[in-house]
Amino acid sequence: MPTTLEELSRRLNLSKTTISRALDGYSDVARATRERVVRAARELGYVPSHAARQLRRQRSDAIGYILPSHLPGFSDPFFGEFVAGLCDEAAASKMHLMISSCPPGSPEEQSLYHSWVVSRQVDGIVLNRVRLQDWRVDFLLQSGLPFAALGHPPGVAGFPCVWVSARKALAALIDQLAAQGRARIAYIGGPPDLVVQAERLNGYREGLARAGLAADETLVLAGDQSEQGGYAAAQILLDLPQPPGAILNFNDATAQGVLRAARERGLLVGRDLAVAGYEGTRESALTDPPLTTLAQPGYDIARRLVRLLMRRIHGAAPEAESEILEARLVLRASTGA
Amino acid sequence: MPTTLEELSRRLNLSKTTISRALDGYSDVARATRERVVRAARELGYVPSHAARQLRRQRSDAIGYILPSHLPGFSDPFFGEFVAGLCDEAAASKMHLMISSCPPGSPEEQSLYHSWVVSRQVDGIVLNRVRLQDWRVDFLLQSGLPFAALGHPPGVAGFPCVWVSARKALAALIDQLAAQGRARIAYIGGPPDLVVQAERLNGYREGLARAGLAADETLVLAGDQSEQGGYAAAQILLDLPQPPGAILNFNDATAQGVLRAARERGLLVGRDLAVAGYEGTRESALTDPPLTTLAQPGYDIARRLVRLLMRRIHGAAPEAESEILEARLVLRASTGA
DNA sequence: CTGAAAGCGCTAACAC
DNA sequence: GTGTTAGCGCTTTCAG
Repeated sequence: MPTTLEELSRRLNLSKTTISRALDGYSDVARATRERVVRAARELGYVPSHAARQLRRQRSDAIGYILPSHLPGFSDPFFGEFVAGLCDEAAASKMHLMISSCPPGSPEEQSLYHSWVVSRQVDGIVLNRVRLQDWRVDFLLQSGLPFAALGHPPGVAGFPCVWVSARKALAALIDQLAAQGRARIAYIGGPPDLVVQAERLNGYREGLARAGLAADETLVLAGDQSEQGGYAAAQILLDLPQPPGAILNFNDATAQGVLRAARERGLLVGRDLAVAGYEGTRESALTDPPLTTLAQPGYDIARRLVRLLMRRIHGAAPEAESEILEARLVLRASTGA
Repeated sequence: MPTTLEELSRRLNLSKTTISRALDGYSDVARATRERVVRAARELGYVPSHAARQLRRQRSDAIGYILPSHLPGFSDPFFGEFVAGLCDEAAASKMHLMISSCPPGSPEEQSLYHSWVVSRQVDGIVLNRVRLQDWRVDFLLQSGLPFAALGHPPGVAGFPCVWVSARKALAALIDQLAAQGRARIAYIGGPPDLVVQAERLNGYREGLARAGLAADETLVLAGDQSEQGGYAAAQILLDLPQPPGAILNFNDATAQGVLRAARERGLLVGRDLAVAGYEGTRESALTDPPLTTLAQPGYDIARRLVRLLMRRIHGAAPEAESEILEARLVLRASTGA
């Protein structure tokens, strides 16, 4: 049985009140008393009951993150970095981190968010992969629970965001491909309901326009952020009467699928075909050939999200205070670097 | 403000007791009453307060995992898979998952485990990277909190384990390397305090003996499970007057460092030098050349650990009930497949 | 500076 | 079948 305040109180002949205040560092406790209390607490290994404290204070000192997992076993390499960042920053903020997983848009997702919110199991939530019509955002806004989101444009929203802009990097990449004489540049996107998918697609179109290249809608396909999806889409593109000279992708996994399709056809990637990914996970440096990618640092982003969230939890202004990062263009051999 | 039992009770003119029991599915509640209660609860979006329930029932319905992170930002690809497995299986068991991170062996680690245990914030803990002298094991055993461990030999211990044996796979690999005429086989290990490091090193030595190869202690080096550590150790090995013809490694990251060192020297891996990793993460298939590895499925292992832990939490016998898996030898070009 | 008392929201004995 | 009662362990007025 863990030591309770009650027990300390008997041992020290002090009221629970005094002990509680001594341990919480209130100033209205005699120096000597405080020291006595602190020592006894340490000796008995006293740690306040999380549940009791939570019940009384009506907060949990925990933040939550629900991983959108498309399949059980789904493990995006970005996720590892992201969670590591959440862990480290939560620990630095002396918060607990609760994690769960469920398929995006599923009924489980609804009940999970709902129960976390109304049972006040977490003081705030980190959201990522925000969708165009995302009930989670409406629900959280209306519930009043603090949250911070990755993959939602900052501004009007009323909640803090981290937003990674790919415009500049995409434009630079497309310019470079155009300079190599590649006029037909394809794009294999992600799930169409993701906000970032729309953003990246726009970046792609803008980049083409800026570079004076014609937009050809047959060169725009939807992937599913998996290697398999990239492979399947690449087959279609490479079977075209006029196949593209470059394929941009929603993420690195998709690009890996493209590499496989190209390899199977004996195409030399970097020369016959340029391929680029997005994310910049460790894997992107390992592919054959190494993958040009638009890097977005998952670990760092996660830490920023937690910091923004913490400010909100501690009552920061309701105006959204957001951070905008630029995706960093990493040129490697897959685009003929 | 979330709805409370009190409120439901007033609305329905029923006691809190009855409502509580109706919702928890006790049998001694009239059918009609139950339906009335359930409907009202749904309409008002009632969810029991986690804190209150936890305080009263003296359990948290949560399991914990503390990631041993050597550096902030540390992100092992194995970790992503592992956490995804913990998430999915915890969700399937209707448990919450609490995650934190801290450097192994640090004072923070002690206070973190201590506070989780005595404040009963979690009903059980998943442990990995068990060390030879691991105070966590002693502490948890003595505290009586259920836990399950990866990387500890099962048996006498008194707690459930998942243990991945590398003996057979290592022996098979060494036989094959020997058959290629590679007599000098090196091993770059992991942190010497890890139980699995000792196991893998033994497997290596046994494999050499079985294959009739001489053991040469100058060929055994310590890495630190990082790419950099592998690179540094490989430099030493390749500078030897009689450099090895094969280098086995503690994990895939270490092996990646070896590949880099070999590449820099113009060695053709697979022919001039055989290299093998351990873990079998996605990355191992992407290296140049693709890495022969001893695969240990992180996602699956994590799910097993949670299942073992759940049985223990639900009062399974104190005798350890463990699972032993075999690492699977995945032959790829880095050993000349 | 310290203590008494109330109560956070729930569950589990124990009556009726 | 249902209600009454008594806490779980803590923090927080409010008095002294």
